Amino acid sequence: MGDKGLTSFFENFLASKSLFRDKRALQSAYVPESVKHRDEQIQQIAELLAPCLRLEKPSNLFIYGKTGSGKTLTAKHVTSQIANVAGQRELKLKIIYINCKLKKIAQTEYRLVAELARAFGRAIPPTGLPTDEVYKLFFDVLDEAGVLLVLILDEIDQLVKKAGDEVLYSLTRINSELRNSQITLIGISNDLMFTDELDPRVKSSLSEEEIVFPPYNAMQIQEILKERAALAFQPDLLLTGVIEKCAAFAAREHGDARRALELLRVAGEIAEREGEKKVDISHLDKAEEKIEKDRVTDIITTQPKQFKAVLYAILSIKKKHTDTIFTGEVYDFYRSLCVKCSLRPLTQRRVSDVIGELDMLGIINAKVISKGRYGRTREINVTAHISPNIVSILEDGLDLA
DNA sequence: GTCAATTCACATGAAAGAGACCACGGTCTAGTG
DNA sequence: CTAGACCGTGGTCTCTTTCATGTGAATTGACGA
Repeated sequence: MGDKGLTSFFENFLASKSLFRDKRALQSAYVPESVKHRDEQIQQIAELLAPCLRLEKPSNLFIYGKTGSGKTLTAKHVTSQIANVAGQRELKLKIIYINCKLKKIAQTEYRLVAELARAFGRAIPPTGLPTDEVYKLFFDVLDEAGVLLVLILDEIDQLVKKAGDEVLYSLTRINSELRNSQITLIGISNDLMFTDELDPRVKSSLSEEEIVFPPYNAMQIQEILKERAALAFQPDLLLTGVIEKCAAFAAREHGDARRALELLRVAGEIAEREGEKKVDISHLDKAEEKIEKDRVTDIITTQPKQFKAVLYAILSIKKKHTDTIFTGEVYDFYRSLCVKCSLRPLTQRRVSDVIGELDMLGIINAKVISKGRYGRTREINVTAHISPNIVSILEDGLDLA
């Protein structure tokens, strides 16, 4: 495509009307005016948090529910309403939302507390200070501010997994040491078994109240999709059946509304790129494929070299034969691979963990099995759809020809 | 044939080290009046 | 005299190694019928 062609391409692009009216309505960060099908939960949360408008400390709250069941959305919705009311009355109420999944912000005790202190306008260096020093700094600003703090920790299981539960213990205990301020914790988790692994002291104080979010059913997802689609797309451009199918996809995956919305958005983008005027079911199929492919590619490109090597070993073995793959075989292949691309080989212990992490990422499926007399190992299967494209990414990353 | 003991090939845990990054306080150095 | 460069110390964080312990069922071998 020459310069001229490119220019006309851009002009065409501008001339053609976008299928979207407001794409943001389909993005996961979007908070709609009203939250559908969550009236009961909204009511419960509102009742629990209402005391904070009288500056009385509400109970700590724990929210469970599968991904895409509207936990975060509902929590944000209710708290922002409260913040509005509090704002009008000029109440000393502060609400902080932190997503513990974000690596840079809150995957360690230090960073979480530092982030909190930052929210009160105290600059904390990213590293270098002793942790208790940071706690002290945070105490001081918080107490000085004299506010009622509602702290929402989203995906709190991630935090505990990485940093242990002392953080939560410290946070729940802070209250007894503060004079002018108080903290209420709201933990959000999609792991239902999460609290079982907690220190009993933390468990009892954190889950003073619990709310469970059931997954959406197909009808509810349909309604949500319809509402958002009306905002996001130009009128009348979704063919019948698109929303229904989209909802059906998502309902199959434990009612994940976020996924349904993403599916719809990507389908729209694909249709737009293909120059179609309408979105039909074929776009949905393509969208599903694209999302999966992007996810895998994204994960793989961002993993460190050793992960790539291990994954490459697994894929190579799989290509060689179709029998089930075991850890030992992977490790042997991995060692020889390391020699080839002059990589310092890791110990088997570490590779075992790497395999476990790849499993967590959903790229492979590694089940621990016992082969009786012949030991215990992981049975490894490749679950993700691996395109040749991905293999070449791996080869590039490992400097293999 | 039955049942407990054995055994394998790792899984899983805990602790500790290496190396990168950073803040802080003290010391040194060069520039200034 | 002072601002800035430089250094050592002590801290976090991530990835990794080392050492230790755990584990589930096929296999083995003793035992009794």
